[in-house]
Amino acid sequence: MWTVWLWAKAIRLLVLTTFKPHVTHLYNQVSIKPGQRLHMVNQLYPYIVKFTEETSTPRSSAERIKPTKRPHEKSDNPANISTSSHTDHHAMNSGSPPQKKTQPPSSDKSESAGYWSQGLKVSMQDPKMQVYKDDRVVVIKDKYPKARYHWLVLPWDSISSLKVLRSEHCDLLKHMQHVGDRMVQQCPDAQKRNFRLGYHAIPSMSHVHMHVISQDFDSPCLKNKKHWNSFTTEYFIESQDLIAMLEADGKVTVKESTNELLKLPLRCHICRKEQSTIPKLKDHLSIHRSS
DNA sequence: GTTCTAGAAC
DNA sequence: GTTCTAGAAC
Repeated sequence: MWTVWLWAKAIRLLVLTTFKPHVTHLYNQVSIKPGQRLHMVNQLYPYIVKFTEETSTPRSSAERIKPTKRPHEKSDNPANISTSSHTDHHAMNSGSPPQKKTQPPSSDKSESAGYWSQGLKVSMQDPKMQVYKDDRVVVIKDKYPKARYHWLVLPWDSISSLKVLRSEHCDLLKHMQHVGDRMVQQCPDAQKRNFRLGYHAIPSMSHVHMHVISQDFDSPCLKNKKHWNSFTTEYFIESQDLIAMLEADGKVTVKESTNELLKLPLRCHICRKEQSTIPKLKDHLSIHRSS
């Protein structure tokens, strides 16, 4: 027997206006047996659907419901119960804007924290996301491109991070770079556009991935200092440098101060002129594009 | 990785 | 008043 929890904003409104605002009422519970189908027919509101397998000793309501709160929501106000819907950041079509999707929230906090960081593993397996694949690697469009052209090259092999890379991975990394170069070559305006191929020193997303990114940085998804500095400081490790490091040392080492690079002042990657804000930086970049 | 928003900066 | 960022939550 499986238990399904449905959570919708509509229910919250009903609860807050009709009942005592107790979190238990935020959920509709449906029990289904193996083989039964669950049809979601109300598409008016974002739902969170949670599946739990029933055990012989069902947990109490208090145990199974753990309300979460957003930074702006005060825990001492019973009306401030989270209604945020979850977004699957990476399981999507590469060409269309992100859409709200249902996502099973975990009952375990440590498990749910970082769920998003596994998004690439989902995206790389999605045929709609794949723009190239062979027996060793797959290429997908970055879901939130930071430039006109921004692809990710990922190995099929599960390699969690740069930390686990060893000399034996060099061939694979060279192949990833080769595939990245081919992506650039097939780009219609590759001639007039600079590209860089490389890795974030401390990536947020799990599963090693190489960025192939045009250097125009002309994208609405580039929004903050962290975005900018992750591609324009030493936080971005060129593919060839990474391979050279691996061949020389047998492993990849990242300085302890690397995270500080993300806090550096905004500096144009072309003329090195410092800019005070992201909007001013973007205006400045447009000058380079037109010249 | 993104979203959201309080509060800093202007 | 508006713009923009930093940091927490996810």
